[in-house]
Amino acid sequence: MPSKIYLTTTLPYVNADPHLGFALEVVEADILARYYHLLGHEVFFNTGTDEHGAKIYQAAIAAGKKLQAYVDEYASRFQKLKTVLDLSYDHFSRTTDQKHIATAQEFWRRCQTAGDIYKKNYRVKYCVGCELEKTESELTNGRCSLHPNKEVEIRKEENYFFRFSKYQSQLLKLYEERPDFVIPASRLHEIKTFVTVGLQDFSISRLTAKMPWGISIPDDPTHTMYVWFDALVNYISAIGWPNDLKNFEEWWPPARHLGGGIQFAGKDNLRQQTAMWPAMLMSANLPPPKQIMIHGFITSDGQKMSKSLGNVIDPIKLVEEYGTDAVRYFLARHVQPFEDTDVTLEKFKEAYNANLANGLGNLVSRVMKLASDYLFAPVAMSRTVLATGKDGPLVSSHLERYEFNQAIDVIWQKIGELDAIIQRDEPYKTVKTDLAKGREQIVALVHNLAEIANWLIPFMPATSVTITDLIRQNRAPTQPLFPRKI
RNA sequence: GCCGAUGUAGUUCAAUGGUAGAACAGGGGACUCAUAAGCCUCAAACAAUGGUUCGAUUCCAUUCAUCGGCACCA
Repeated sequence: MPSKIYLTTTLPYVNADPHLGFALEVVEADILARYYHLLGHEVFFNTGTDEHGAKIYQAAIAAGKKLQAYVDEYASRFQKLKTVLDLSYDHFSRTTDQKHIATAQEFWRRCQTAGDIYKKNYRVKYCVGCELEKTESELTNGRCSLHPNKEVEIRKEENYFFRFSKYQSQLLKLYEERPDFVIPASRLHEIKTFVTVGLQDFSISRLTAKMPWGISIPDDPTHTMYVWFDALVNYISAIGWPNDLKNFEEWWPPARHLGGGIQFAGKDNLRQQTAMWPAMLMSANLPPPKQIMIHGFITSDGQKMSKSLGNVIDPIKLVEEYGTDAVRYFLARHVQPFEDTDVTLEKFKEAYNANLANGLGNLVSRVMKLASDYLFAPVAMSRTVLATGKDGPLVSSHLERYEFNQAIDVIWQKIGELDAIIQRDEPYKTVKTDLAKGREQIVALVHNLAEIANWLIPFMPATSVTITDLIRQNRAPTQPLFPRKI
């Protein structure tokens, strides 16, 4: 039965170019969006950019650029991913949009009305050497690592706080009632433990005098909304809250229907996505998300990618060299959905040659060469839903559990089987002794290839179309689909 | 330090209380429709110790190793 499915990624912070980790998240969400769409569901897929906050403010000033111009430029780099990665999202949220700003302020008012926002002195750790505030995790032995000879000062500042602690038992109840609220289960366990231990209210504003780049607090221009509070609200502003409640409730139905959207996020976002945000929604008297998929990180040569280490893999450059579908393929199949995965250019090339050039690409060439040489007319095919054949349901069940790698494994197993069948039946010999029988064998191969093309729709949409077109025109590719890389 | 996880062939993964499966990489072979691709075949692994058991890679404990989280970092 068709229904409405809302998917959203996190909004990446625009203080750097898009990195491979975000490409992973958005491609995973896209695969699922395309999959559900294929099944006949109505899908709304949201992504966007998070454009407020101190780091962006400082980076823009350092670059000598106007704030809005600076974020516009970065936002456009992220928007390019739509073409680069062939994304099917329906909405691109920018947290500097007027609509989003108004929504964040309205959300703040709701929490305030609920009595969950209050002012409190906040103690800031400040390194005089850097002239910057420091977080606990930035300090080593209580001192700034850059200025270990200087004492870290404690400065007090009045901020607004959100009454996170009030929602401890409600959150625990939510986790208890919905064991699939967070995927994978180990992450649910992690957040459950965190919440059980006890929650501290968190600050949700900064002094405008120090940090003017953000959304103003309603009725108090001396404070700016802390980026967290602002950015998370985009998940519901994208689907119409609060101005178009009818639309909103269609995509984010009341709690009795098991909640709203499906959110994708990295493991660094666990707390914000699975505890803080649901608590904020509870405060505003809105249902929690339906499900949150927490993916791992992509490392390179065993380490976090960083510019200083020189091990950054740029998804855009990767696409330039290998093509969109090759990158989508790699992210779907060779990255563990829930754990960290080490990715190097060598591994990428290895997977590309073994599975796309020698595997899928070569299979298309050999089957379609036989077909175009020995068949009079194209083999009829329809772009049926992928839940056909005995393996279709297998692909589906893996996908619905976010096991992208296992879903796509099923397709590659089929590719291997077809290669083996060609070797076994030798249709290229059969046609010379028994043309009718040889043609039958070739028609069967084309049917199987068509099935593979159908399964590829969510993962490699353009490749799927290419194969389908070749079948419909009964011709072999003039250029290899995936040229082998030396 | 606390909490959590992981440790299986060169590499990346899988399964299982009773002869450890696969893929990629590597060796060998027969073929030719195909992108020097494909097919067949060979070699190759349960971190260590102890316990429970008729029997453990699988359960338990300890050790070692690796990784992640530990609050305002978006």
